[in-house]
Amino acid sequence: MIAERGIRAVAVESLARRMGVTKGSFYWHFPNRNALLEQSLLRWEKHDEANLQVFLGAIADPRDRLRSFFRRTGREKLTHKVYSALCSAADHPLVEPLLERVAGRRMQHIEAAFAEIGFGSAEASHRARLTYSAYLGFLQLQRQHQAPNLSSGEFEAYMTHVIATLIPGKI
Amino acid sequence: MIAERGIRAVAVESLARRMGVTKGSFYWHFPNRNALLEQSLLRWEKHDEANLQVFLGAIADPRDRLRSFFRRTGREKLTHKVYSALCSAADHPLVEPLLERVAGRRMQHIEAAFAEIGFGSAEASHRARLTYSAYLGFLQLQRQHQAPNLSSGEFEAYMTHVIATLIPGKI
DNA sequence: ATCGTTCCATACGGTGGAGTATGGTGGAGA
DNA sequence: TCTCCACCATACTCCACCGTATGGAACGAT
Repeated sequence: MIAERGIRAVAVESLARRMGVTKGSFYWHFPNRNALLEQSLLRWEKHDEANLQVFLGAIADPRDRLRSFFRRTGREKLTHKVYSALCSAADHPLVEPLLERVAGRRMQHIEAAFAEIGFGSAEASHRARLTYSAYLGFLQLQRQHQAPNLSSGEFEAYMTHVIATLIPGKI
Repeated sequence: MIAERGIRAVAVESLARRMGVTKGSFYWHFPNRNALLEQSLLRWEKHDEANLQVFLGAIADPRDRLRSFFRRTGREKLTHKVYSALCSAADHPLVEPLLERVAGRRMQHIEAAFAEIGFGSAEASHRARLTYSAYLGFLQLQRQHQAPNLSSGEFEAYMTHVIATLIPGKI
């Protein structure tokens, strides 16, 4: 529901209807709507954290690791849709700290990769922020239907350009 | 109101209270809430379109024009806050086409500047998309309180890095 | 002075969604 | 067999909205 219609769609009654039960049942399992939302978000965070380790932690070469980060945008569409939906609700009291943690973790990973390549601390930090901003901006353009289709050649060409621009071949 | 709390805060009753009038008065001036929202958004769009012409249209050198685009992020804070709030409501039927037009116009400007520098059509298009994505991503990080303060040295250093990375000194 | 128009207030109805109060049901144990 | 409890349904209250119906007050024109 979050991926398709945002956290606003995590509504007790509509969800209960969709599941073939009623509100009464829901409020036996959860104290309130916020609790459901909190557990859902926490569940997704764990999932995302594991993904980060599995997909990027295993890649030895830092350049390949960074390239893999961009390539992942085209895959794992559900996770990206959820994240994109959460970005649209950055002002929500439960979402804001979550986004802060998730983005922080990811940027640290990226920064570490740039540091491995050989950049200094400040330079690596800037590069990580710019890299992640490019990713966030792409998600926003997708929300506005102004990003190339993920399965198109246009997308591939753009990704190649981004990788070439942001990841230095040699230092 | 949009800048501070998003279009959701553009509510008839709360606005009327804030203005010291009542709903009855509002519904004499506007047929419904959507009309107010539409006119507000249109008004902002005109303002933004004019800004684009005044600030970027006048700069002759394409490189300076692009640099000015980034520097503007630190100034005109209200316009950026409004735009950022609108990005959070990209799924709204009135906001979506607006964002499409505004982002389209801005990216065309940026693409034209890259074309002037000497890049080919496809390359200029990619560079414009990446440049605008970096801007959008920065806005998102700002919403999450993970962007450096606009008046800090950290912000200046980051901007310098972004400009150096995205705008080529020579071709 | 009267009348119509403009502008605004009061009061009401309707809707969607959160949360509560309370009654019912089926199945595991004493 | 009886009882208890986990689990679920029904039926409300409350609240924040949008929108409407209607009754004025100020004011210019005839």
